[in-house]
Amino acid sequence: MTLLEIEAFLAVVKYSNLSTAAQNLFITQPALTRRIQIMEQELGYPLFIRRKGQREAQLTDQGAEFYHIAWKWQRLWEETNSITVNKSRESLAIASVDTLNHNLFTDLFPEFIKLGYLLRLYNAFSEDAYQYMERGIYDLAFITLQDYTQPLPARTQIRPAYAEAFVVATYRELPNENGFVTTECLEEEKEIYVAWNKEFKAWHADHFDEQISPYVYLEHSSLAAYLLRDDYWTFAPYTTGEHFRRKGAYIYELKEAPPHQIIYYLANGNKKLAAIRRFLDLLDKRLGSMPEDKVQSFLR
Amino acid sequence: MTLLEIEAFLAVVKYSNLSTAAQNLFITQPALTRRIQIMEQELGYPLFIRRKGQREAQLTDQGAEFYHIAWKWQRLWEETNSITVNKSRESLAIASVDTLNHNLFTDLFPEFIKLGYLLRLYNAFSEDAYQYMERGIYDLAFITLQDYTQPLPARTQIRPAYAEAFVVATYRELPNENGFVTTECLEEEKEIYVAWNKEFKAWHADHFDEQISPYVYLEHSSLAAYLLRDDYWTFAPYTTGEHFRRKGAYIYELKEAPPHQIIYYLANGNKKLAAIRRFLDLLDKRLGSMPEDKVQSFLR
DNA sequence: TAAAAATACTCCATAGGTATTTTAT
DNA sequence: ATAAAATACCTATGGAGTATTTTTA
Repeated sequence: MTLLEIEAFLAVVKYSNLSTAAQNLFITQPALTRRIQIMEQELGYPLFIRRKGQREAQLTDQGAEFYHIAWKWQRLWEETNSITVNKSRESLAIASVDTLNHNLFTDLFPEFIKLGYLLRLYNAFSEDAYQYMERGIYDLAFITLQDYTQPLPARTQIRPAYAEAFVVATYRELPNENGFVTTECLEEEKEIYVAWNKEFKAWHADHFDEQISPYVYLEHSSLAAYLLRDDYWTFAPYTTGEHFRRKGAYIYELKEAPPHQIIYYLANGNKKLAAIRRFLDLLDKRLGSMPEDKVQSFLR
Repeated sequence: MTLLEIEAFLAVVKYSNLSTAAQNLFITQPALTRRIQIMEQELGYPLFIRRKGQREAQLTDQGAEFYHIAWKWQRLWEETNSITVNKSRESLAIASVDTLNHNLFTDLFPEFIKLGYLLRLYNAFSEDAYQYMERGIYDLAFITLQDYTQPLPARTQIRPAYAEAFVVATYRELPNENGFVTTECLEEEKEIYVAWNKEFKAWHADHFDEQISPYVYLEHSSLAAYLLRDDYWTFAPYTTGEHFRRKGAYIYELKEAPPHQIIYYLANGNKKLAAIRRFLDLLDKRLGSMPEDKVQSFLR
């Protein structure tokens, strides 16, 4: 399937007629006939009902289905041509555990631009990040450690980036003492449970009744922001909690809190060293501006 | 961009090496080199950093961006190959105003299958339906008339299909008398306003205070189902209301109700006459089983 | 009889193969 | 010295053009 073929197909649909479609494509009628014939061969089904002498070419059922696909091809072409990475700036492709971490990184965007770099942010789950790093698709990735062990990559290095405390986030005010709540006043049926990492999972199993199930169980945190409303509540790492707070949520601390979450970073030892160092320095500075009991940076 | 090129690119990413990638693609190394060179020419930017003698080909920034596009190409290819319209059954492609009407039509699915036909349902807004009908992408379309006038199509015929009353739908019980409510007990700030058709819009302007704005204003009804919850309420045509009722909503009638909504259908006069007639007969039968004061069919 | 699609045939551009060269490790 | 990418050159195929035929409205 080529762009020329897709355009040919759409033109024939538009004019219901090979000859006029050919004129508008600036090719001859026999050439268009062949293009369509070849497409039909490749696809394995007829696209148009047409015959010598017949005034109008009619879409077949399969052709009508293919019409919707043809539009997708055109849109993908446009997207393909829209890639023009700014060549004047060196760019850094960063993958993070999930959408929520992006809040922290997008804050660094303007400062990073000032240094003459470009930031490209992607989503990737921890389990995918390794091989993507190895293949050079990302320059830097931020991950958490999950249950399953992963084969250690050849060139990619893994190092701790920062640790952060867990807080409780909800849009309803809770009975609290100087911002502290106890696990007793957290209704388990109203919890948005996110499996943040293996330590969190173990802590949660210890401190909550496993008989009562949470409102929803999420393997990844990306949906939590959409589900958190009314009197539902969730545990969230401090930086994520700050994001909820900006949108009007209440943030509480716990006396007997879950163990801090450690975020690790993956970097390729011999690519874009300067840019990676500069980004990590910026991140370190930003983390340093946060309360010490909530966030500790390991990046210095 | 061809499938061969996309596969070539992904293989080189995978093996970080043209020679081994070429082996796995069952082509020679010079052939692969040329493929990549041509891709780079077409795209206008380099995909890999590679040189004579260098052991590993490295993705460029643009190449890393293109990687994500390449996956989309592959998925689209899979989708393209998955089209295999059942050739043993004649199929009917039906477009309806919006997702909600599909509830009515999907009910007819099993019966239509029994008659030996296949149903393909699409979404299309009234304004698009005409030209799609003309081009044979749909065999039948159900629309409402909106404000704007549309050029009358050459071969496509437009006829009234059925009329249906409006009801009030909400997930909270309202003070009512035998299922009837008055406009006074409908809080306007809690309305999910849908611009169903021009008559509805005029009626709504007459019966509600234009100073108070509804909770949300929708040009099309597709989102109404997601927004309707808690103590929000909406006007909905009877068949749509029935759908809400099945999901636990309360349905009320109005003494001074909006004018019935008329659904029209578009059909091409000389294509699939028998199948269209059979579908309309089934629809007519189904509409006939509904309360006469709520739904009138014009299909007999 | 007019107009539309298919067919026949020719030509050239392009993609792939083999053999060879160049270069980094 | 080895292995990897690029280059040179040849060949075959496929896509486009012109001229012509067939068929329907």
